[in-house]
Amino acid sequence: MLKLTRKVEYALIALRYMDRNKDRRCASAKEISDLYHIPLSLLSKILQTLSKVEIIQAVQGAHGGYILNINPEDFSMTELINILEGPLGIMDCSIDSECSQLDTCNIKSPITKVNNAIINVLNNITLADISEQQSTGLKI
Amino acid sequence: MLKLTRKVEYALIALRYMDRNKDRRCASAKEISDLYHIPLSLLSKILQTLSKVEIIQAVQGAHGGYILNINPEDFSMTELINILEGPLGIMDCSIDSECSQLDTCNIKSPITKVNNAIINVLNNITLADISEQQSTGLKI
DNA sequence: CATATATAAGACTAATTTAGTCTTATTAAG
DNA sequence: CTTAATAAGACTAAATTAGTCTTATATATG
Repeated sequence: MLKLTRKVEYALIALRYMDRNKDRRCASAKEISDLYHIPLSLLSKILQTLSKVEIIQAVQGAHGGYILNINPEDFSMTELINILEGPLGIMDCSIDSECSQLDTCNIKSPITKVNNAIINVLNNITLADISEQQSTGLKI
Repeated sequence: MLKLTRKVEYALIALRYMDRNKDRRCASAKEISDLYHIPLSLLSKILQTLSKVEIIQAVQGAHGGYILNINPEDFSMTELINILEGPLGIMDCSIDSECSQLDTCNIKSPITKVNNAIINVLNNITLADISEQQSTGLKI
């Protein structure tokens, strides 16, 4: 519970890699998949999604790959999550108002505040923050 | 993703109800289950768990039920989540260090900071906060 | 132009987690 | 003794997440 999905995790790993390698022409899905042990098909689909909304730019054909197309400082975790998983809500009623509780629920309003607080945290974390920091056992 | 489980949701509903009714002797699982349309067996198990760690106190036999056994101001969302779901981590590596990435992961350290920020939000939300606020369509 | 290496797209399956049910035992009030 | 509660745990169902497989298209390079 309250877990990020692998999709988001893999996207962060790939985006960080691209950011750190922006001097090079482009980074292929295969290259990232090999380096970080991510299933290629899965990573491909994630990168295709990011490419469709122009977070990264695809370069087709041999020697192709992807190039970062946003400023890391301006791209928040919330945006990434929205692109890959849809709107962020800690309970169903935080997103749509469908709820088996009908109108008996006694916690909707406080839960909404918790949800907003979490979204606020994620709004304030950008790809630059993810990219910047040193990780233990770092390869790139 | 990043969702609270029903267990936590039902626990909050029940705890809020008990808090708002602490003048009465005790509240039974059946009563809460009926009022909020929560499956009885499921709610029972949740309340048993909370009773084992003495967040609530069980009163057995006919006319039995549960009584709140903590000060709502001192009981945080983090504690509740820990009791019902175990330690809170937005990625597996936020909890234990088991990770298919081995030592190639490039985002562990920043993700840990995100995790801490979220835990911090939940630390600062107590049952009193949940209980206090008015909900729309409120019954009790 | 043939080949190798990329992305694009989507159907499909497997694995895991979450939600809910069912059964049996125990406790205490009336 | 009967009724209404909690206690405990095995079991099943549903939903979500993760991953695979297949086919098509694009392009650099020899």
